[in-house]
Amino acid sequence: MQDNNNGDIDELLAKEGVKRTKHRKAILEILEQSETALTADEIFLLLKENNTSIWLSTIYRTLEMLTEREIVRKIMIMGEDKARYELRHNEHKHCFVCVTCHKMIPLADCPLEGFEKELHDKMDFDVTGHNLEIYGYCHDCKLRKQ
Amino acid sequence: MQDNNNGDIDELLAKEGVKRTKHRKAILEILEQSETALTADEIFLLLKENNTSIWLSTIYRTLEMLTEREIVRKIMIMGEDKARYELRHNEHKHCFVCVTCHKMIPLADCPLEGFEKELHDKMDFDVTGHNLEIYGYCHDCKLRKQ
DNA sequence: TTAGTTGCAAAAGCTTTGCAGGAGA
DNA sequence: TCTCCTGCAAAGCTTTTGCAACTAA
Repeated sequence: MQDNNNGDIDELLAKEGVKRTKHRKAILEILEQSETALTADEIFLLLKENNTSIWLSTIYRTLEMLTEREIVRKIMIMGEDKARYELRHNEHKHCFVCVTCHKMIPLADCPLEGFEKELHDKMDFDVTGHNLEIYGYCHDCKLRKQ
Repeated sequence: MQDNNNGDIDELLAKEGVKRTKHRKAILEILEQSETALTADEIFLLLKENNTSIWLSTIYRTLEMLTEREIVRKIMIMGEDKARYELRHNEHKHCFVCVTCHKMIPLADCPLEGFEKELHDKMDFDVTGHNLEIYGYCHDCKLRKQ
């Protein structure tokens, strides 16, 4: 854990005008360090590993607050029955989900910028975002399948 | 209801080797007639209006069966806590969802064909599908907002 | 006849809510 | 101090499951 992150997180919470509690910092740190979007339960287990005592309801309330403030993005993955949450970093990302092993692989580009502009011009929609998730067989599962 | 649809639905179920029950036909007809993806509950209410007596569990079981056979697509919409189902017609479609009035507007094109081919070539993924949903303010809500 | 479906009830699992006590500003 | 958060318990909702009765083939 770098002081850097802690500082950023403190600033972020202060800027939002909410209290800087240890739970909120812990949740944001977990999200900061994660490569992929996490479920509330996964965050719960990771915090437990860190010997942080917390309740799921607190995690849900925190994630809801962060989602409303657009600090976190809530997504749903094909075939899963629970929500995942990820930090809305500066960079905009999507992922590939393997239908067999459920691995989530981050993708480099977002192919939608031009398309959104087109929608704005042609349909007069004020686009604020999108959900995109590509699924199929990853390299490994593709080999195993054959 | 055209005989046409009934015939198609009968053929479809026969081809899949499942029993052609009145409930399955009714659910497929509802989906056929719907412009947008429906929740299990919405299907339930529509069937009730048609004086069809059915249980939600039957609807879920039918939708699951149809999803597995790739006749139906299961999607999740931003900010909703339940699944929606739509017929996988010949044409592949996406929709725009208004964050204010929750109207779902079908879009003409899918901007992802080239991107998926690229993923296949560069990352060696065997892409089988994707979820895409664009959200923002629709024309009407955009005016109201200003 | 018999295998596949459905009615019905109950449970499962994720998420939300209420309230009192506790911690940040 | 006072407002905002969290612990804890319980409920809410969608979805799944089990089993007996039923029905299409």
